Amino acid sequence: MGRIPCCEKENVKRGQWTPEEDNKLSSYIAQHGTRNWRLIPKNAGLQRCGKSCRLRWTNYLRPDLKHGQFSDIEEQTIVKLHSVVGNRWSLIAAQLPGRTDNDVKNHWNTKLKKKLSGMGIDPVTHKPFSHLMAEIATTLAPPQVAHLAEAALGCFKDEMLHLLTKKRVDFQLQQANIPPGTSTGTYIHGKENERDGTVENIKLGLSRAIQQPDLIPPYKPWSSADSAGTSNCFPQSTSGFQYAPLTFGNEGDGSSWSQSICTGSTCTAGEQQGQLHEILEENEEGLSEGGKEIRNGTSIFSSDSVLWDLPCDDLMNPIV
DNA sequence: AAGGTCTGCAACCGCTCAAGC
DNA sequence: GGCTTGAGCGGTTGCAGACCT
Repeated sequence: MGRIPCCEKENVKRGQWTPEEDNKLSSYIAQHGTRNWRLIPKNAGLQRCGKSCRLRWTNYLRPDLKHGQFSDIEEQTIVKLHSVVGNRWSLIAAQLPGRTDNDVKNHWNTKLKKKLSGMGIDPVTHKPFSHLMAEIATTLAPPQVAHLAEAALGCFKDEMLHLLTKKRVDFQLQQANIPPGTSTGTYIHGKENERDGTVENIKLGLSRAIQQPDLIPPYKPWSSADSAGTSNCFPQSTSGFQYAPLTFGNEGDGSSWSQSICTGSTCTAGEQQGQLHEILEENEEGLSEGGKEIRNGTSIFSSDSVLWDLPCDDLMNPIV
């Protein structure tokens, strides 16, 4: 037994909105407001589903919407909030004035996920891939560990190749005895023969990381102690395979990206994050009883809490 | 220049939840 | 308490333009 459709499927136009339709909807809402979306298309003279009208209005036509590129600050905010609340786009969008959940979701899926992957960070857990590998490795018996690098390569192949073929990489320069760090700005472009070598280097690096987890330094990717954006949270391989210092945005300028993105349970502000997770989990319990409170973004953060280095005072919609 | 592939965004779909009856 | 309806959410799809070969 499914729900009845929100509108007649016949006689309802779908697809891109025309400027004429936009005008009709905007002028109708300007006069009558947004009460009863089911009646709006009929009264506004539109052959559209009410739901479609609502989406068009909320995602595009609303006068308070901001169109165009996301700023560095906005991107930071998205990443930080995503690492706490996950794919709760409406909650994240509530902190970004003029941005919709759809905007945030699209930006995450098209840009930010790739940026994080390119930095060697798993966009789901917000931990470095190498860190995840080491965590998994410590839970496996030795015979299983032997196969982990191969499996990991399968899982993260795309991210690794993206990282190694499009972003700067030091290991080739190191093989040529050029000290790391002097290679800033050098990019290695993907060519098949280079990729083959890259894959082998990935395997080797992962294997070593897994077999010698103690080689992995305590993960403090963007701690204030080395906020110059040159921290290296990846395994120090003895094979010559080494990740370049990771920065993006304004390369190496100590931009907000390189300074303050804090990910995973081992971040320097992990305690605060843990508190936030606890608060979130408590509220998750309440969600089953309390309905949409969380979805509406009203109760996750305490007013005094700091979202890592993002003070709650900076949140556009402080969540009490 | 042409065809293929990739990317980013707008729109749609199906689901859940709350309110009203 | 159960059903219907409206609204909101996150995931997915489709398409146009950009880019690549």
